[in-house]
Amino acid sequence: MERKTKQRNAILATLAAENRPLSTQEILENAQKKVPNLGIATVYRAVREFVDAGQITAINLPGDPSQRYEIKGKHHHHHFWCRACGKLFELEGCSGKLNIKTPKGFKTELHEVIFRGLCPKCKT
Amino acid sequence: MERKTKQRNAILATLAAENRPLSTQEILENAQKKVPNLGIATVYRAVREFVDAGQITAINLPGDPSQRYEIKGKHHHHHFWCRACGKLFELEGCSGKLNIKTPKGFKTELHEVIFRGLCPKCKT
DNA sequence: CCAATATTGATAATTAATTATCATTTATCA
DNA sequence: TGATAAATGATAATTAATTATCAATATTGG
Repeated sequence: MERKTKQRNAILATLAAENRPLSTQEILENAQKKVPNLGIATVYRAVREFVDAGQITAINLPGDPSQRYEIKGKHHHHHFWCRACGKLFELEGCSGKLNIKTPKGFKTELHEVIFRGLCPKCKT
Repeated sequence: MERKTKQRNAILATLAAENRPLSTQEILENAQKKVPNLGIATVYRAVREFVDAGQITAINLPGDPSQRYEIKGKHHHHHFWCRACGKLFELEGCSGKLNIKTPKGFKTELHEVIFRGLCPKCKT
């Protein structure tokens, strides 16, 4: 990643503009508004490089093999995953501690919480 | 699933004996102690049938495309996933409510929590 | 016990996300 | 501006879990 290109600018700007993790397809579709003939291979290459460079983070969901990406450096948070449209949303306010205890002997390093249900648009 | 076979008995007994979700490979290895030349295809077929029959449930983990299975009907609980050995463990005691609020307009239907870290065996 | 057929085991096929390839285009710097 | 090499876009290849295929085996009801 040695040169500035409009493709990479558009991809990073897309991620910065949305306050939720985006799939590679979502990135492609949004960034194509700025760079119409952007290809999916460039999206994959760019997100890999941004991840390596520490600028974005990959988000994985249980049962979904595709990756989503969000800007790195946000405070601790979790996500809401709409079962209808498949979009992922950011949720505020996890204290960092959950009222679930791990038994003696286990060393917890992190926790992930995923809420599932319907987003406002799909609920109506 | 119309006939009783030693293969399916061994597979279900394996899942019942462990109090944690098992991958198809773990099921295969454990059940082979009872049915030595058990094949992986039979494991896949059996778990699919047990899921359809409502006897077991598939568990998915973020970033791991392979499925794990546990006996259905347990009370609400979550899991601990060891990053070293990859084994999944059952955790007691989720109140069902977390101290994370979803914004207005979202309808939460369920939540999943995954703890990651080291299990007792891998910690030492 | 026997016939009918469900099940098994070995392995080929599938599937979907991601990565590699390569000719063409483009950013950068002298 | 022009040379150089990085980046792009189209698409082929890869990868790993799961499913399908099919001949051989085993269960079950009579």
